[in-house]
Amino acid sequence: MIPIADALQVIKRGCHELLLEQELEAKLALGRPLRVKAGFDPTAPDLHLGHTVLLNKLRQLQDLGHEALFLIGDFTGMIGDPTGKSTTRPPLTRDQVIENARTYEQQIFKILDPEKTLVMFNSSWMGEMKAAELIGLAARYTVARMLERDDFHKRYSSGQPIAIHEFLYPLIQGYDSVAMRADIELGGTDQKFNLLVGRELQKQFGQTPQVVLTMPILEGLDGVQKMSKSLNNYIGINEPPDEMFGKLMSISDELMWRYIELLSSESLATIQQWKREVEEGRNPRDIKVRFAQEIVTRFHSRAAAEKALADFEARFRRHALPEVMPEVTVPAGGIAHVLKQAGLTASTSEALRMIEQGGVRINGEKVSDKGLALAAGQQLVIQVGKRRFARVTLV
RNA sequence: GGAGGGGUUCCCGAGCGGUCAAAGGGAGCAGACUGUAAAUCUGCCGGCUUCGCCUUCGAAGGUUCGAAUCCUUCCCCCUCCA
Repeated sequence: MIPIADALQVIKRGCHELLLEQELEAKLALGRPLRVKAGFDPTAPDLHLGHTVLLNKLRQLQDLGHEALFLIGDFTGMIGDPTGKSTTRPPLTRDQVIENARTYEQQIFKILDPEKTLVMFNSSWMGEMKAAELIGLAARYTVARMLERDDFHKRYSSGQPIAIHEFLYPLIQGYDSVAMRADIELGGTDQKFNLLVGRELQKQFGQTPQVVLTMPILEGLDGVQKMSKSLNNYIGINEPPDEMFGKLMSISDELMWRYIELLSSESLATIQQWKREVEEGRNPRDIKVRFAQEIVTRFHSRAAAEKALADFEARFRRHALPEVMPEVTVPAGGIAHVLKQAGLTASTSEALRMIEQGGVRINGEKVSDKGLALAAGQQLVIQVGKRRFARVTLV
């Protein structure tokens, strides 16, 4: 076992808040592997870099000898979405949940140590709970305290609806900690409230409350909103190397530092050094390339990262065509229809607009004729904008 | 249960009988610029068999030559009172 002070330092790196540090020290002093809980939604098995901020921390804890309890919130997921924003999700079936869990496992073990990971489902205890018990659980927390949660508070005071079941979410999440006997729970900063409910409930159930460790939320590619699949500003960990590399390169210079801070495993000293160099005139692009390669290497391989860089330079610096592009076969006809059929534009109207704006190229030649007819029997490379390409066979 | 306010295109939000595919902003997309970007500027931003036509303003009916705008019923949301 490494000294407590050193362990603490590892645990605290990059974290947003640790509640309470003394309690963590006491737990570490027990000398046994701690049970570290982290909960995930069962509906979104497409993990992205935002999730990895948390997973990396879990991994670090595993490396310190602790046990990761990877909780899939299948019960909570079956009820619906607490943010109330999106349209109510259709309830997941048992099979879907199991399927999603499998997809999770495929992805998380790119980061986590399978030997020290326990995958759990909260339906295994929540599914058994009787209505009376649930009401009993609800009795342990008050509406006023619920309204302390920032988003509830805002929605309530600005006249947005809050359904009763949304109040049950923090309670159930908190109860999960009781059922799992969690020593530590990890979550994003937006989870702080829920994590604290867990502490409260554990106390009421006679357990030592869990230590709460919150990690910063990674912004998406837009640099403003949090990275999420539904906002389509994410980089998925299963994305092909070129895609991943390109997306990382497209973030702004300012946002780049945030990503490096939260995702890179370079030492803090090195990162400071880079910042200094950029201030002194080094092209931030160089740093970004290096960082993007680190990430691609992590999820793919060194070779893939090299190749992604080479392709990227060819494509954007020298405006060459990408080596791989979708191949489609569509009926011959007017250019606008071909674009739509090939999936390069969402509608023929959009296709016409793109042509008007000079965004369409065939074999590198800009198309200016909206009525251009494409004859059958040829294969063309069609490009829309900078990013959309397809090798189109006309029949 | 009662009283009032409200539901507009991806989001916010104007419009309140014709000039409305619907102001403005955001997001998104294209072009220019660049270091790939960001910022900035320009344009686009419902669909189609695209110089014209079709479908949209919570839903369904109705009035009218003509409705997002008026009327009826219904659904949903919010606030206050009980």
